[in-house]
Parts: sequence; structure tokens; C-alpha cells
Amino acid sequence: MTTVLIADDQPMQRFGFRMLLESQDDMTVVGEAANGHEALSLVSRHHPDVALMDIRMPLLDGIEATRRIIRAGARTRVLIVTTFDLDRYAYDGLRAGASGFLIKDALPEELLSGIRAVASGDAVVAPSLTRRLLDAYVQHLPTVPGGPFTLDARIATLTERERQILTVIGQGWTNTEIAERLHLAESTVKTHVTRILAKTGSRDRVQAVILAYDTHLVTPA
Amino acid sequence: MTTVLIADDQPMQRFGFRMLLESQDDMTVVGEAANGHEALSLVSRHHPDVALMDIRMPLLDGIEATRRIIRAGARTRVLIVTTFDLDRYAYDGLRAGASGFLIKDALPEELLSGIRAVASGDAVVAPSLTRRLLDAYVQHLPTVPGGPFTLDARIATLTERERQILTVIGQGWTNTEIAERLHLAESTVKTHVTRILAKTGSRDRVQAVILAYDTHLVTPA
DNA sequence: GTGCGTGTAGTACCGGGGTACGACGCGGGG
DNA sequence: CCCCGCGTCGTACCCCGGTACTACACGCAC
Repeated sequence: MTTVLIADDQPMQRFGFRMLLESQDDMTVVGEAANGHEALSLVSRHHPDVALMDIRMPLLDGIEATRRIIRAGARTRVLIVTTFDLDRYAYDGLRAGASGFLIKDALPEELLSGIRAVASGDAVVAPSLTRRLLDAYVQHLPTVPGGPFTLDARIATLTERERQILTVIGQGWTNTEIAERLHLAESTVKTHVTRILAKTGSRDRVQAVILAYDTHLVTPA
Repeated sequence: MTTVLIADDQPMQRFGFRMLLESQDDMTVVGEAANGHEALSLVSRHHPDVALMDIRMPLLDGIEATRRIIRAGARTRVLIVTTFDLDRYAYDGLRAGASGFLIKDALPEELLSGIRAVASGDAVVAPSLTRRLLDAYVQHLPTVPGGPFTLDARIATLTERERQILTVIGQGWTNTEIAERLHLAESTVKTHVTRILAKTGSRDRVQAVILAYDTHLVTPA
């Protein structure tokens, strides 16, 4: 019997996971956590085989929670599941010691097989992430001038986080919304935005949106 | 027995909904759709009492699907459920004929009671949206008489002048620049902008820029 | 160790964007 | 003829976006 902990700040998401897992006769959900701190205490109390870990959570995010779980030497293996498929997340998550990384729009069967794989000691990465993960890995090798991974010069200097923020700006999100949905302070969002504008030479977020479209960071519907 | 159709492009999300609904002995899921077109055909085939409709779906989004369901005179009532709580979504969705609008991070019980309310002819709106929705409603009273609201149709209601202004907004011009280069008073520009936003259902000029790109009024460099 | 890049957060400030009004001239269709 | 859509302009007002700092924790590199 595989014991599983669910860590996600969205109640409905947890519900969906729980129902899926409980429908399998080789799995049991031993707890639900709405943030990283809860996840830590529940892991130390129940020692689940697998922790389904969302990244975006208040108080303590899934990456940091994963890092602490692994560092504590717990037997629990962490399977990160999130809606965001950004490079940095995958990279940091796996580097923090996670055994796998899946995207929420995976099929239920894929999720189940991923959990079983992780529980048995294997690692899993969502197919859609494998490509980028390799690219990110290559990026850390000595760079070749004019290589195949060069981006548009204007957004090339952006960090992953900044690129992410620029993307959602391109979706029309306000600073307040970005703060809420990414669990940040608005002041932090503003800091990011200011740096993005400086790096890209944009005057305001409108021009940043235009840049996002021109560089295909976001694409027209 | 309340029959329900689930329309969402994320398999896991559909699974969560289905499990939640099937656990209730007064509800049955009669179908699952992964995009707007599937939703339309399944509605015409099964005539469900309620359609749980996600907004962001490929091929045909939830808003347009809702509009066509209602226009076809189907008895099915549409309950829009999405992760995003943007004003214009709620506004467009309800105006398209939806009976309700909930956010995905609602508690399962809230979702269930929402479905029952909609099935019985009532309308529901997520508490966090009610306030803004009322404001938006009052604000739009004197304007557009519920015309079709596809992407292109949104800018179709614009006058030549307004379309011109929207175009240069899409180029990143500020109100001051527009006034100078078009030999207008800034107050005039502001008036135009306000009308453009009202007609297109945009919250601010950023969303207007996005709309300009999506409708190919302006094209990426 | 020291330094740097990154991400986080805060305060204070200002200017532009957007709203809510009201107003006026013009041209075309009832 | 008169009304209405359209384009124009104005004032007053509020809030968000953006700037300019400072600050701290962390991981990594030298």
C-alpha cells in the first residue's frame, strides 16, 4: 500500500487528487496540506511514501518544502505537480531533491503511473518538460556564441522569474493579480516589473506586452 | 436527477469534477468535453440540465460556446467555472447567457450548491465577483445592446476613429503621444480610450493591446 | 571567506491612466 | 425639422503603475 500526502493550496485540486488516489486499491491518502509548513509537519508525522507537491503555496512554497524534506533525510519521495511548466521550476524542483515533475493537465492514468514509479524509486518527468530540461542543462555548459539557444536580444537578459512575470503581463494581469496568483507581495511584483522594463528598454507595461508578442513569448489567441 | 456536462480542457480537472458530482446521488455526469465544439455537440445530444464550462479551451472558448448554446434555445443552463476571476470574463460570460460564474478554488460544497442552484433556475456568482460585477453592469448600461461578442465582433462595434486609436495604442503610444501626433486634446483621447475599453470589454489599455493583437488589428513585428 | 546575482519585501512619492460628468458642433436619417 | 451618433474638449477625481531608494536571505563562484 502506497501512502500519499497531498500538498496544494486549492481545495478543489486536493479533492480531485484525493478522489483519484482513493479509487485505487493500492493507494491511501494520509493527509492534505494547504501550504508548505503543513506539508512538512504532516510528512514528519506520517512519513508517507510519496508527497504530491504543488509549487505555488502560501507561507512556504513547494520547492522549499521539498528541499527541507529531502535535507531532513525523510524517506518520503516528492513528486511535484503544478500548472506551470516553466524551466526554472522544473530545474529547481529536481535540484531540491524531488523525484519527479508532472504538469496538472496530465491524464489521471499518467499521474497514477507517475506516483507508482516514484514510490518504487524511479524518477519521472513530464514529456513536455523533458525537452526544456535538457535545454536548461545545456545552458549551464560553456556557452557557444550564436548557439541554437539564443533568444531575442531584448529578453535574453531576463531571468526565468522575470520572463515568467513578463508572460503573465502579456496575458493582461495587473500587478495585484500577479501578486495574488503567484503568492507574492505587490511590492515584489513591482520590483520585477521595473527591472523587466529597464532590461527590455520598455517605457511601460504596454510596450512590454508588445515586446512579449513580438518575441513570441506570448502568442495571439 | 440533475444531468451535468463537464467542459474543460484539463483531464485532471474533469476527473475532479466528475468524482465530486458522481459522489452525489442526485447528480449524473452525462458527458465530458475538452473544447467548445465538443461541448456544443454533447449539449445538443444529451440536453443536460447544467453545463460546467471552463473558459480557456482550445478551438472554441467557453464564452463563445455558452453564447451558442443559449442562442440555440437549449434548456441547458451554463455554469462557468474558471481559475481566473477577471472582470471581463465574468461580464462576457454572464452576458453570453450563463447562469452563474464560480472560481475553481471554491470549496467542493460551494460548487455543488452552485450547480443545484443553477439547475433549479437560480443564478450564482462567486462572492468575490459580485461586487465588481454590479459595478461593471451599471457602467455598461448606456452602451452596447448585447450584440455578438466574438473576438472580431468586439472591435466591429468600434467607429473608424476608435479603431484608429486602438491601433496606435497597440503600437505602445501613450495618451499624450496620441494627442500630439493626431492633433487632439488629451481629454479627447481619454474619451476615446474609455469608449474603446467599454465597447471591447477591456479593463485597461493593456488588455486592449492584447485584443488588438488577437484580432490582428496590429501584428507582431 | 567575500562578493555577486537573484528573489523577496518595504516605504515614499509622483505622474499618467481611467472614470464620471457635462458640453458643443456637425451631419445624416427618421 | 429634429434627433442621434460621432467626434471634439473640458474639469475634477481616484487609483494603479512605475521610480527610487533600502534591505535581507540564499546559493553560487571565486
